Amino acid sequence: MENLSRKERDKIRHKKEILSEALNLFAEKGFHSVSMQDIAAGAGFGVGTLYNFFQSKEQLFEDLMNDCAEKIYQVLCPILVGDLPEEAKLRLFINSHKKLAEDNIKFIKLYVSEYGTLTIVNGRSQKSNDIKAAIHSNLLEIIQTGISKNVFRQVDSEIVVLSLMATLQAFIMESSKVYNELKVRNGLMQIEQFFFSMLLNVS
Amino acid sequence: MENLSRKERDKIRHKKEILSEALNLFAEKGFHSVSMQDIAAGAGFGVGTLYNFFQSKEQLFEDLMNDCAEKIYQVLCPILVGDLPEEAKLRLFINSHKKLAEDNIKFIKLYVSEYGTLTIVNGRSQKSNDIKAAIHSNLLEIIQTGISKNVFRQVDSEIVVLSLMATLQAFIMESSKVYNELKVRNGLMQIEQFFFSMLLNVS
DNA sequence: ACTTTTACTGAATTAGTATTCATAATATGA
DNA sequence: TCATATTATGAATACTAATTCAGTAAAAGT
Repeated sequence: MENLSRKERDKIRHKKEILSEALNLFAEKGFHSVSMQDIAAGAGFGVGTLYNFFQSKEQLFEDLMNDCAEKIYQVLCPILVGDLPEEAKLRLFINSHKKLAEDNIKFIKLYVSEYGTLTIVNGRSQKSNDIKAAIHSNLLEIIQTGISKNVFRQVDSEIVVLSLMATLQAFIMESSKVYNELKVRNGLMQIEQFFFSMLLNVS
Repeated sequence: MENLSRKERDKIRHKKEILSEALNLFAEKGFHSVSMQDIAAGAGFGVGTLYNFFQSKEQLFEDLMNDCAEKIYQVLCPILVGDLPEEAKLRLFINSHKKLAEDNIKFIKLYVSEYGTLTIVNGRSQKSNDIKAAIHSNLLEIIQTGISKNVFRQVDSEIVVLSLMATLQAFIMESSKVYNELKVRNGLMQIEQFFFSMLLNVS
């Protein structure tokens, strides 16, 4: 990172500026209502410059999605693959969505508005799809392990994972309309409580 | 209905044919990847004809959404406003999604792909938004009444409704990829069981 | 039969915007 | 300082697709 020339660092910064402006505009208006002219003007570059960084508008969009998906992955995956007990992992997973909601509202808006849902694998961006699939399969394994260890009840793990992901997504979408820290923390607590009341074995 | 001239009935049929083809194409490719030419060709009319029925492509799309939303409303709302006990209403509501999945896969695909989610009020079509809001508020009331009657536990009703709607939506989306009657019935049963294990007071 | 009305048609118009590319500005290193 | 390389520019181009409209066809009325 530090052994790059000023020029190279500038280039990276410029690319980031363009992506950042693109995210703002796409999240606000959607892919098709934002022109390359809009992005260029917003970022303070000429249109031609965008094409020095991205092959096409489509490519720019995909790079943006990959970027954002990567950030989300960095938050969620370490939790799921760590070696905490299943119950703790799941609680942490749910509550880490507070950080996601804070940092990635724009991306989440964009993602859901362009792709429909975070729970289904069907987007344009390969990386996003991979990440969703990874989270899905990690969650599934956690639930199944929990069941086999008798920490969790005998539930249909597929449905639980589907429901949890869908609920968190809908909640974050809802929160992203008007962000309110207290409400988010509280809502996630309710979601946690709610899922565990269903999952936990009465001991 | 029956006291219309042949011509009038033809016109209505033609409109339906156009909407039906539009639904097929939009569901498959999304709004922006389908041209009026495509729809016209698919329905066997000239492009100009579409403009005798619809003011614009945007208007055609909205009419289509309203149409479909109305159908869904006709399935779900009678259940929620009937005078069954809360528990029965909720069980019926969940399981009636089987019929929805069967009849409206294309619409649901389209709707979710264009609007992001069924749980959030934010679409282009006023009617769809009204319907979602109506379902949401009916569900909310059912849960709250159930709680006050001590049939349901003290839960956060907002979160339960959010989660239920999100779960059902995600499940139907998932099912719409490859429809399988048994899987749908089974999944809905799991969802029912899952939500009631959380909701019902141990009596 | 013929006049009028209604419905359909699709080539032509129009509008918007993604992309290109010749040129200008700037940075680098000799 | 100057030659070279890199990066930025935005008017011009090319393309896509929504919309129009003058003309055709069919049906209804007389």
